[in-house]
Amino acid sequence: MAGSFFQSVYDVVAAIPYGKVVSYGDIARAIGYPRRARFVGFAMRACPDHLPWHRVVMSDGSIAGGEFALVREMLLRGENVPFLPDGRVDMKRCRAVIAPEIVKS
DNA sequence: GGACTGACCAACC
DNA sequence: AGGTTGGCCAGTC
Repeated sequence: MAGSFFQSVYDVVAAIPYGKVVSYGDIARAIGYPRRARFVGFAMRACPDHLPWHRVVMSDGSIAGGEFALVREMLLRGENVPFLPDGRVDMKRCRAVIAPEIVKS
């Protein structure tokens, strides 16, 4: 279903487990679009639903979203997500593995 | 209806 | 090792 690129993104984001995070590029690649990382963020900016968009960070662990970045960091800390002294998310330990069944063609 | 923009990422210099 | 550019597509003006 969901023939839209956005829909696939929402589906994956909504499936991110508690205490885990994924990067924009990871989602894009997981759904079969290696270069569409920009639109993954674009979909988040639209803030369509009550998705755990705070679990979506950059590939290096940095949090994007401008002013909302601080809010997202707090939410992640509230989910026991380990942070690095640099103020970035420790993706080394929190990188969620996206299952193929989550991505419904 | 056309053009610009945009929560990014990876490659290239 | 760090900075800049290209690329991609949907939404907004």
